[in-house]
Amino acid sequence: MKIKNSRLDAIRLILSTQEIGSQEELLNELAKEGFTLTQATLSRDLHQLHVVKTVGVQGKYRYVLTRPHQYCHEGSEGEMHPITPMTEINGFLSIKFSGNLAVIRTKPSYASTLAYHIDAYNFPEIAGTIAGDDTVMLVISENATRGAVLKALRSIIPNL
Amino acid sequence: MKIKNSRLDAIRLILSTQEIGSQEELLNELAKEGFTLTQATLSRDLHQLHVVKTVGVQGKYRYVLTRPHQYCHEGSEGEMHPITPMTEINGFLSIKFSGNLAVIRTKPSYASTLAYHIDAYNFPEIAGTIAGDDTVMLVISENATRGAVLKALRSIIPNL
DNA sequence: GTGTATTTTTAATTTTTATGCAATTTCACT
DNA sequence: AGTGAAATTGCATAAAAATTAAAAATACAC
Repeated sequence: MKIKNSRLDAIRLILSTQEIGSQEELLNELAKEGFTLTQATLSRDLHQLHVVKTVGVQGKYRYVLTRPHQYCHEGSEGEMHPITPMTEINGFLSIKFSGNLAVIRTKPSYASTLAYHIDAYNFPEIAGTIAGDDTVMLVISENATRGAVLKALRSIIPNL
Repeated sequence: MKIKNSRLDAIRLILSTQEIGSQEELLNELAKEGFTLTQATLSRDLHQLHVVKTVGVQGKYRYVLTRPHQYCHEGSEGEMHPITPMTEINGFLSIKFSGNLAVIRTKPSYASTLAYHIDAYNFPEIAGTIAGDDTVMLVISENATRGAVLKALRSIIPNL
Protein backbone atom coordinates (compact mmCIF):
# COMPACT_ATOMS: atom_id res chain seq x y z
CA MET A 1 0.00 0.00 0.00
CA LYS A 2 2.99 2.18 0.28
CA ILE A 3 3.54 1.61 -3.40
CA LYS A 4 -0.05 1.95 -4.32
CA ASN A 5 -0.54 5.20 -2.50
CA SER A 6 2.46 6.86 -4.00
CA ARG A 7 1.31 5.63 -7.35
CA LEU A 8 -2.07 7.22 -6.80
CA ASP A 9 -0.29 10.42 -5.92
CA ALA A 10 1.73 10.23 -9.07
CA ILE A 11 -1.44 9.74 -11.07
CA ARG A 12 -2.95 12.81 -9.49
CA LEU A 13 0.11 14.83 -10.21
CA ILE A 14 0.27 13.74 -13.81
CA LEU A 15 -3.41 14.26 -14.48
CA SER A 16 -3.36 17.70 -13.00
CA THR A 17 -0.38 18.88 -14.98
CA GLN A 18 -0.72 17.10 -18.32
CA GLU A 19 -3.39 16.31 -20.83
CA ILE A 20 -3.75 12.58 -20.80
CA GLY A 21 -6.10 11.01 -23.29
CA SER A 22 -5.83 7.29 -22.69
CA GLN A 23 -4.78 4.86 -20.04
CA GLU A 24 -1.90 3.70 -22.15
CA GLU A 25 -0.58 7.21 -22.33
CA LEU A 26 -0.86 7.54 -18.61
CA LEU A 27 0.88 4.23 -18.22
CA ASN A 28 3.84 5.62 -20.11
CA GLU A 29 4.01 8.70 -17.95
CA LEU A 30 3.92 6.54 -14.88
CA ALA A 31 6.68 4.41 -16.27
CA LYS A 32 8.84 7.53 -16.55
CA GLU A 33 8.31 8.02 -12.84
CA GLY A 34 9.34 4.49 -12.15
CA PHE A 35 5.96 2.89 -11.72
CA THR A 36 5.45 -0.33 -13.54
CA LEU A 37 1.95 -1.66 -13.66
CA THR A 38 -0.54 -3.03 -16.13
CA GLN A 39 -3.48 -1.35 -17.72
CA ALA A 40 -5.76 -3.50 -15.59
CA THR A 41 -4.37 -2.08 -12.41
CA LEU A 42 -4.46 1.40 -13.78
CA SER A 43 -8.09 1.01 -14.69
CA ARG A 44 -8.80 0.08 -11.11
CA ASP A 45 -6.78 2.98 -9.80
CA LEU A 46 -8.68 5.40 -11.95
CA HIS A 47 -11.95 3.96 -10.79
CA GLN A 48 -10.90 4.37 -7.21
CA LEU A 49 -9.85 7.95 -7.77
CA HIS A 50 -13.08 8.75 -9.58
CA VAL A 51 -11.16 9.89 -12.55
CA VAL A 52 -13.29 10.72 -15.51
CA LYS A 53 -12.71 10.76 -19.23
CA THR A 54 -14.08 13.95 -20.56
CA VAL A 55 -13.82 16.15 -23.59
CA GLY A 56 -10.98 18.63 -23.49
CA VAL A 57 -9.95 21.41 -25.79
CA GLN A 58 -9.88 20.55 -29.47
CA GLY A 59 -12.44 17.83 -28.89
CA LYS A 60 -9.78 15.43 -27.65
CA TYR A 61 -10.55 13.16 -24.78
CA ARG A 62 -8.93 13.89 -21.50
CA TYR A 63 -8.77 12.19 -18.13
CA VAL A 64 -9.47 14.49 -15.22
CA LEU A 65 -9.74 14.21 -11.48
CA THR A 66 -13.17 14.84 -10.07
CA ARG A 67 -12.46 14.43 -6.43
CA PRO A 68 -10.38 16.13 -3.87
CA HIS A 69 -7.47 14.17 -2.52
CA GLN A 70 -8.37 11.40 -0.15
CA TYR A 71 -6.27 10.73 2.84
CA CYS A 72 -7.10 7.26 3.33
CA HIS A 73 -6.99 4.75 5.90
CA GLU A 74 -8.86 1.62 5.34
CA GLY A 75 -12.38 0.96 6.25
CA SER A 76 -13.44 -2.58 6.83
CA GLU A 77 -14.69 -3.48 3.45
CA GLY A 78 -12.46 -1.98 0.88
CA GLU A 79 -14.07 1.38 1.05
CA MET A 80 -11.97 4.20 2.23
CA HIS A 81 -12.70 6.92 4.58
CA PRO A 82 -11.39 10.39 4.06
CA ILE A 83 -9.93 11.86 7.19
CA THR A 84 -10.23 15.58 7.70
CA PRO A 85 -7.41 17.22 9.56
CA MET A 86 -8.22 19.76 12.23
CA THR A 87 -6.47 22.71 10.79
CA GLU A 88 -8.04 22.49 7.48
CA ILE A 89 -7.93 24.97 4.72
CA ASN A 90 -10.83 23.67 2.88
CA GLY A 91 -13.21 24.57 0.19
CA PHE A 92 -10.66 23.51 -2.41
CA LEU A 93 -12.20 21.96 -5.48
CA SER A 94 -9.78 21.87 -8.37
CA ILE A 95 -6.72 23.37 -9.96
CA LYS A 96 -5.86 23.95 -13.58
CA PHE A 97 -2.75 25.40 -15.10
CA SER A 98 -2.43 27.61 -18.12
CA GLY A 99 0.80 29.34 -18.96
CA ASN A 100 2.22 30.97 -15.91
CA LEU A 101 -1.13 30.94 -14.15
CA ALA A 102 -3.05 28.48 -12.09
CA VAL A 103 -6.79 28.68 -11.62
CA ILE A 104 -8.05 27.25 -8.39
CA ARG A 105 -11.74 26.61 -7.95
CA THR A 106 -13.20 26.56 -4.50
CA LYS A 107 -16.57 26.24 -2.89
CA PRO A 108 -18.50 29.49 -3.00
CA SER A 109 -17.00 32.20 -0.78
CA TYR A 110 -13.92 30.19 0.11
CA ALA A 111 -11.63 31.75 -2.41
CA SER A 112 -10.42 34.74 -0.48
CA THR A 113 -9.67 32.71 2.61
CA LEU A 114 -7.71 30.24 0.60
CA ALA A 115 -5.82 33.01 -1.16
CA TYR A 116 -5.07 34.64 2.14
CA HIS A 117 -3.49 31.46 3.43
CA ILE A 118 -1.52 30.92 0.28
CA ASP A 119 -0.21 34.46 0.44
CA ALA A 120 0.67 34.11 4.09
CA TYR A 121 3.21 31.43 3.29
CA ASN A 122 5.13 33.53 0.83
CA PHE A 123 6.06 30.52 -1.21
CA PRO A 124 8.88 31.45 -3.55
CA GLU A 125 7.17 29.41 -6.26
CA ILE A 126 4.13 31.64 -6.13
CA ALA A 127 4.38 35.23 -7.24
CA GLY A 128 0.97 36.16 -5.97
CA THR A 129 -2.74 35.48 -5.99
CA ILE A 130 -6.01 37.21 -6.52
CA ALA A 131 -9.35 35.92 -5.35
CA GLY A 132 -12.93 36.18 -6.46
CA ASP A 133 -15.74 34.37 -4.76
CA ASP A 134 -15.03 30.82 -5.78
CA THR A 135 -11.89 31.20 -7.85
CA VAL A 136 -8.32 31.99 -6.99
CA MET A 137 -6.00 33.05 -9.70
CA LEU A 138 -2.40 32.34 -8.92
CA VAL A 139 0.64 33.64 -10.73
CA ILE A 140 3.54 31.23 -10.86
CA SER A 141 6.96 32.66 -10.21
CA GLU A 142 9.46 32.71 -12.98
CA ASN A 143 11.63 29.59 -13.01
CA ALA A 144 9.16 27.74 -10.83
CA THR A 145 7.59 24.56 -12.18
CA ARG A 146 4.02 23.52 -11.88
CA GLY A 147 5.08 20.52 -9.91
CA ALA A 148 6.77 22.79 -7.41
CA VAL A 149 3.67 24.91 -7.12
CA LEU A 150 1.55 21.84 -6.52
CA LYS A 151 3.97 20.65 -3.93
CA ALA A 152 3.86 23.94 -2.12
CA LEU A 153 0.11 24.07 -2.22
CA ARG A 154 -0.20 20.50 -1.14
CA SER A 155 1.63 21.37 2.01
CA ILE A 156 -1.19 23.62 3.08
CA ILE A 157 -4.22 22.29 1.26
CA PRO A 158 -5.19 18.93 2.64
CA ASN A 159 -7.29 17.73 -0.22
CA LEU A 160 -4.95 18.44 -3.02
CA MET B 1 -31.36 17.29 -37.65
CA LYS B 2 -34.80 17.46 -36.33
CA ILE B 3 -34.29 13.85 -35.45
CA LYS B 4 -30.86 14.35 -34.06
CA ASN B 5 -31.86 17.20 -31.82
CA SER B 6 -34.81 15.46 -30.33
CA ARG B 7 -32.61 12.47 -29.78
CA LEU B 8 -30.11 14.60 -27.91
CA ASP B 9 -32.96 15.86 -25.81
CA ALA B 10 -34.06 12.33 -25.12
CA ILE B 11 -30.54 11.43 -24.07
CA ARG B 12 -30.44 14.33 -21.66
CA LEU B 13 -33.77 13.38 -20.23
CA ILE B 14 -32.81 9.77 -19.76
CA LEU B 15 -29.44 10.51 -18.25
CA SER B 16 -30.90 12.94 -15.80
CA THR B 17 -33.58 10.59 -14.59
CA GLN B 18 -31.97 7.18 -14.71
CA GLU B 19 -28.70 5.55 -13.81
CA ILE B 20 -27.21 4.48 -17.08
CA GLY B 21 -24.00 2.51 -16.94
CA SER B 22 -23.18 1.75 -20.55
CA GLN B 23 -23.94 2.99 -23.99
CA GLU B 24 -25.75 -0.22 -24.78
CA GLU B 25 -28.07 0.34 -21.88
CA LEU B 26 -28.74 3.86 -23.06
CA LEU B 27 -29.35 2.52 -26.53
CA ASN B 28 -32.11 0.34 -25.14
CA GLU B 29 -33.73 3.20 -23.33
CA LEU B 30 -33.63 5.24 -26.47
CA ALA B 31 -35.21 2.39 -28.37
CA LYS B 32 -38.12 2.43 -25.95
CA GLU B 33 -38.63 6.05 -26.88
CA GLY B 34 -38.59 5.18 -30.53
CA PHE B 35 -35.05 6.15 -31.39
CA THR B 36 -33.10 3.62 -33.37
CA LEU B 37 -29.43 4.23 -33.78
CA THR B 38 -26.14 2.44 -33.48
CA GLN B 39 -23.60 2.59 -30.71
CA ALA B 40 -21.29 4.54 -32.97
CA THR B 41 -23.75 7.35 -33.34
CA LEU B 42 -24.48 7.31 -29.67
CA SER B 43 -20.80 7.56 -28.86
CA ARG B 44 -20.62 10.70 -30.95
CA ASP B 45 -23.73 12.13 -29.41
CA LEU B 46 -22.29 11.64 -25.96
CA HIS B 47 -19.07 13.26 -27.01
CA GLN B 48 -20.95 16.22 -28.37
CA LEU B 49 -22.97 16.57 -25.19
CA HIS B 50 -19.85 16.28 -23.06
CA VAL B 51 -21.34 13.40 -21.22
CA VAL B 52 -18.98 11.70 -18.88
CA LYS B 53 -18.71 8.22 -17.47
CA THR B 54 -18.15 8.53 -13.81
CA VAL B 55 -18.37 6.40 -10.73
CA GLY B 56 -21.76 6.47 -9.09
CA VAL B 57 -23.08 5.07 -5.90
CA GLN B 58 -22.04 1.49 -5.18
CA GLY B 59 -19.00 1.85 -7.36
CA LYS B 60 -21.04 1.31 -10.50
CA TYR B 61 -20.27 3.37 -13.55
CA ARG B 62 -22.72 5.99 -14.58
CA TYR B 63 -23.06 8.38 -17.47
CA VAL B 64 -23.77 11.94 -16.45
CA LEU B 65 -24.27 15.27 -18.12
CA THR B 66 -21.63 17.85 -17.39
CA ARG B 67 -23.09 20.83 -19.14
CA PRO B 68 -26.19 22.87 -18.78
CA HIS B 69 -28.73 22.21 -21.47
CA GLN B 70 -27.86 23.57 -24.85
CA TYR B 71 -30.63 24.59 -27.18
CA CYS B 72 -29.01 24.03 -30.44
CA HIS B 73 -29.41 24.95 -33.99
CA GLU B 74 -26.76 24.82 -36.62
CA GLY B 75 -23.78 26.96 -36.98
CA SER B 76 -22.19 27.37 -40.35
CA GLU B 77 -19.40 24.92 -39.99
CA GLY B 78 -20.64 21.81 -38.37
CA GLU B 79 -20.31 23.06 -34.87
CA MET B 80 -23.41 23.82 -32.99
CA HIS B 81 -24.44 26.92 -31.35
CA PRO B 82 -26.52 26.78 -28.34
CA ILE B 83 -29.18 29.42 -28.39
CA THR B 84 -29.18 31.75 -25.49
CA PRO B 85 -31.73 30.76 -22.94
CA MET B 86 -34.56 33.06 -21.91
CA THR B 87 -32.75 34.47 -18.98
CA GLU B 88 -30.37 36.47 -21.00
CA ILE B 89 -26.85 37.08 -19.95
CA ASN B 90 -26.18 40.67 -20.70
CA GLY B 91 -24.07 43.55 -19.55
CA PHE B 92 -21.31 42.58 -21.89
CA LEU B 93 -19.34 45.49 -23.32
CA SER B 94 -16.09 44.33 -24.82
CA ILE B 95 -13.38 41.74 -24.86
CA LYS B 96 -9.65 42.01 -25.35
CA PHE B 97 -7.01 39.32 -25.44
CA SER B 98 -3.50 39.34 -24.12
CA GLY B 99 -1.39 36.24 -23.93
CA ASN B 100 -3.40 33.50 -22.37
CA LEU B 101 -5.80 35.98 -20.83
CA ALA B 102 -8.92 37.71 -21.96
CA VAL B 103 -10.28 40.80 -20.31
CA ILE B 104 -14.00 41.30 -20.58
CA ARG B 105 -15.53 44.61 -19.69
CA THR B 106 -19.13 44.76 -18.58
CA LYS B 107 -21.59 47.32 -17.34
CA PRO B 108 -20.98 48.14 -13.69
CA SER B 109 -21.84 45.25 -11.37
CA TYR B 110 -22.46 42.77 -14.15
CA ALA B 111 -19.08 41.09 -14.03
CA SER B 112 -19.68 38.47 -11.43
CA THR B 113 -22.93 37.35 -12.96
CA LEU B 114 -21.30 37.01 -16.31
CA ALA B 115 -18.40 35.10 -14.81
CA TYR B 116 -20.78 32.85 -13.00
CA HIS B 117 -22.49 31.90 -16.21
CA ILE B 118 -19.25 31.32 -18.02
CA ASP B 119 -18.04 29.08 -15.26
CA ALA B 120 -21.26 27.15 -15.23
CA TYR B 121 -20.60 25.85 -18.71
CA ASN B 122 -17.22 24.43 -17.93
CA PHE B 123 -15.95 25.11 -21.38
CA PRO B 124 -12.77 23.16 -21.90
CA GLU B 125 -11.36 26.17 -23.70
CA ILE B 126 -11.61 28.25 -20.56
CA ALA B 127 -9.46 27.42 -17.58
CA GLY B 128 -11.32 29.79 -15.29
CA THR B 129 -12.49 33.30 -14.63
CA ILE B 130 -12.34 35.84 -11.93
CA ALA B 131 -14.55 38.85 -11.64
CA GLY B 132 -14.35 42.32 -10.24
CA ASP B 133 -17.19 44.75 -10.54
CA ASP B 134 -17.14 45.55 -14.23
CA THR B 135 -14.31 43.37 -15.43
CA VAL B 136 -13.96 39.65 -15.90
CA MET B 137 -10.54 38.19 -16.30
CA LEU B 138 -10.56 34.93 -18.14
CA VAL B 139 -7.75 32.41 -18.39
CA ILE B 140 -7.59 30.56 -21.66
CA SER B 141 -6.84 26.88 -21.44
CA GLU B 142 -3.64 25.61 -22.86
CA ASN B 143 -3.94 24.54 -26.47
CA ALA B 144 -7.11 26.53 -26.87
CA THR B 145 -7.22 29.29 -29.40
CA ARG B 146 -8.72 32.70 -28.99
CA GLY B 147 -11.13 31.84 -31.73
CA ALA B 148 -12.33 28.84 -29.80
CA VAL B 149 -12.82 30.95 -26.71
CA LEU B 150 -14.79 33.50 -28.67
CA LYS B 151 -16.92 30.81 -30.14
CA ALA B 152 -17.66 29.38 -26.75
CA LEU B 153 -18.50 32.77 -25.33
CA ARG B 154 -20.59 33.70 -28.29
CA SER B 155 -22.75 30.73 -27.59
CA ILE B 156 -23.88 32.23 -24.32
CA ILE B 157 -23.37 35.97 -24.73
CA PRO B 158 -25.97 37.40 -27.10
CA ASN B 159 -24.25 40.52 -28.30
CA LEU B 160 -20.77 39.24 -28.84
C1' DG C 1 -36.76 19.46 -59.98
C1' DT C 2 -31.40 18.58 -60.52
C1' DG C 3 -26.82 18.69 -59.17
C1' DT C 4 -23.59 19.83 -55.51
C1' DA C 5 -22.07 20.29 -50.95
C1' DT C 6 -22.72 19.16 -46.30
C1' DT C 7 -24.32 16.52 -42.55
C1' DT C 8 -25.76 12.37 -40.49
C1' DT C 9 -25.78 7.60 -40.29
C1' DT C 10 -24.28 2.87 -40.20
C1' DA C 11 -21.43 -1.37 -40.61
C1' DA C 12 -17.18 -3.03 -39.64
C1' DT C 13 -13.13 -2.64 -37.18
C1' DT C 14 -9.81 -1.04 -34.06
C1' DT C 15 -8.82 0.74 -29.87
C1' DT C 16 -9.58 1.20 -25.32
C1' DT C 17 -11.26 -0.08 -20.90
C1' DA C 18 -13.17 -3.31 -17.40
C1' DT C 19 -13.22 -7.67 -14.93
C1' DG C 20 -12.99 -12.88 -13.45
C1' DC C 21 -9.80 -15.50 -11.57
C1' DA C 22 -5.62 -17.19 -9.46
C1' DA C 23 -1.40 -15.98 -7.47
C1' DT C 24 0.90 -12.93 -4.37
C1' DT C 25 1.51 -9.61 -0.93
C1' DT C 26 0.26 -7.00 3.07
C1' DC C 27 -1.65 -6.46 7.69
C1' DA C 28 -3.47 -7.28 12.20
C1' DC C 29 -3.23 -10.28 15.72
C1' DT C 30 -1.49 -13.92 18.27
C1' DA D 1 7.46 -15.76 13.41
C1' DG D 2 2.90 -17.87 12.14
C1' DT D 3 -1.79 -17.50 10.67
C1' DG D 4 -5.87 -16.05 8.43
C1' DA D 5 -8.45 -12.32 6.31
C1' DA D 6 -8.24 -8.72 3.19
C1' DA D 7 -6.03 -6.13 -0.40
C1' DT D 8 -3.34 -5.86 -4.54
C1' DT D 9 -1.83 -7.39 -8.86
C1' DG D 10 -1.16 -9.46 -13.54
C1' DC D 11 -2.84 -12.32 -17.08
C1' DA D 12 -6.16 -13.33 -20.19
C1' DT D 13 -10.32 -12.07 -21.87
C1' DA D 14 -14.67 -9.89 -22.13
C1' DA D 15 -16.93 -5.80 -22.66
C1' DA D 16 -17.34 -1.31 -24.07
C1' DA D 17 -16.36 2.62 -26.68
C1' DA D 18 -14.13 5.21 -30.50
C1' DT D 19 -13.00 5.58 -35.29
C1' DT D 20 -12.75 4.75 -40.18
C1' DA D 21 -14.62 4.60 -44.55
C1' DA D 22 -18.50 4.55 -47.10
C1' DA D 23 -23.36 5.22 -47.78
C1' DA D 24 -27.60 7.69 -47.04
C1' DA D 25 -30.06 11.70 -46.02
C1' DT D 26 -30.64 16.58 -46.08
C1' DA D 27 -30.14 21.27 -47.30
C1' DC D 28 -29.28 24.80 -50.89
C1' DA D 29 -28.50 27.27 -54.88
C1' DC D 30 -29.75 27.43 -59.40
